[in-house]
Amino acid sequence: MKRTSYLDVKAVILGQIRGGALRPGDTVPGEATLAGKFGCARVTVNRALRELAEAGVVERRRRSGTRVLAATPRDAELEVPSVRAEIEATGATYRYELLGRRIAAPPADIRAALGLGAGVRALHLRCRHWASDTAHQAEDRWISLDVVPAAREADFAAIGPNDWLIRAMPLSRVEHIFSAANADEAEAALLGITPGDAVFVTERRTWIDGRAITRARLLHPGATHRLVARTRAPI
Amino acid sequence: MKRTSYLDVKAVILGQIRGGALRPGDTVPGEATLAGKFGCARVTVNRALRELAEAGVVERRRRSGTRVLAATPRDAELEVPSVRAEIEATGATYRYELLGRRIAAPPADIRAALGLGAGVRALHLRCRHWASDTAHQAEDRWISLDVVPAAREADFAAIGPNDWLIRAMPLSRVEHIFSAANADEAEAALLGITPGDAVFVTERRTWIDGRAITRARLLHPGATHRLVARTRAPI
DNA sequence: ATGGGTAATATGTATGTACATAACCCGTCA
DNA sequence: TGACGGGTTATGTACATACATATTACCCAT
Repeated sequence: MKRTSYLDVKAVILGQIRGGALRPGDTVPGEATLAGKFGCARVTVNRALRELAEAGVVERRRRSGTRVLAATPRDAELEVPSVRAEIEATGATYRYELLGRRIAAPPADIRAALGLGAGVRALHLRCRHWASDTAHQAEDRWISLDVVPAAREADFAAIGPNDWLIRAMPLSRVEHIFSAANADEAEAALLGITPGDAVFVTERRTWIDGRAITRARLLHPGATHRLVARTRAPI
Repeated sequence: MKRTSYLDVKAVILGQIRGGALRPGDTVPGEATLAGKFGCARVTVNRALRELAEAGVVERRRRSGTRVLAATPRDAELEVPSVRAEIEATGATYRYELLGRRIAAPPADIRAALGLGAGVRALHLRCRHWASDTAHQAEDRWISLDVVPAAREADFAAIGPNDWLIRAMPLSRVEHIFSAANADEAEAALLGITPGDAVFVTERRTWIDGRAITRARLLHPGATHRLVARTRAPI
């Protein structure tokens, strides 16, 4: 006699939701009831429902029970590949170029983004990433030397700031903001496109333990760049 | 005597990774060992490590054990708000407009995207979404009538196709592809911008049970549109 | 009626035990 | 040499039980 897995329970409940037997707003039977129906332990049902809740399919509240949520595919998973991986995945050769390095007082918007006081200096890097011999990304980055003093000594001609930071700072929180813009003269020159051409803009901020590490503005030629996100599978 | 929670275990392991005691590539002690150290049951450690694996912090393999992954913030969570929610969040008034509706044989790229055979007809909708009196999104959508025959009868003048589909088809899989482009004449007219202005493009495909339901191309004026993604917090 | 205290209830989690399963090790046999 | 097959080991999961906790319902006193 095969024992019922939490996956079985999950699949049945999901099937009932997909099939219309359980509609958004409906209350799913209690754990004890389901355990009886499936002939399994309550903990097994608990895990099934807990995972459905994590996937955003149902909502659970103590004492009230479990309810089916509206089918809003509101959360998608976004793969954020490193530039290098993204380029090498296409078969092109990755090359990195440091265009500028200075320590200076950042402008107000950067100060705000990094939570720096007035007059505090930070590391400013400008780089370019090549896919074979076409420019793939122009990078304009500020790094807070308060949080990452080691960045002052790092050799950013040899290694890209993103790769360096990943190695230096484990497990941080990241925010990405994506938008579209028209390239200005300087940006077009960097990317080898015509001024006015559409560029795909990524603004990325990174924190560790609540302290902002870095803020990068990444430009990609709009004609080629694609960003893909998918909903997490509920099962 | 408080019993040790799986959250305690999770927090300690995470702390060791953040603090550098456990570095990427290192092997985390086995469940049994940790259970001994923490004075708790192995199942408790199991849940802690399982959730760290789901968060992408560690990698687990039978027989080999648990290893710390490189701190690649490769997965971010993307909130995909409905157009209406997105607009109303800014305080603007949402208005929806149906510009065109026809049933026709879709072009080859749409046929491929929806997995339709040659000659199969589908529903083609063109719509516009307003934030107060500025155009916020132009929508060009194809819906497979094979998969959603009810769409033939739906009144898309009264309700937007996305809202209608969410109500009609629960729990589907969604793919988003984002890019930047220059608006052509027609697109600029729809969005009330100048031809050549950057637009933020979302291409969205939706499936149910592996069958493609719909494919939409959504255009937003690049000057204003922002898309935000954040990494999931590991704890 | 009303506010507050209390019991009832569904979910949340810890434990000890048992068995399942994947993957690697290593010895055997062709 | 190499294919095959058991033994070993760490993770994966099921179960019965017990207790924890949030939240609602209800009752009682004012």
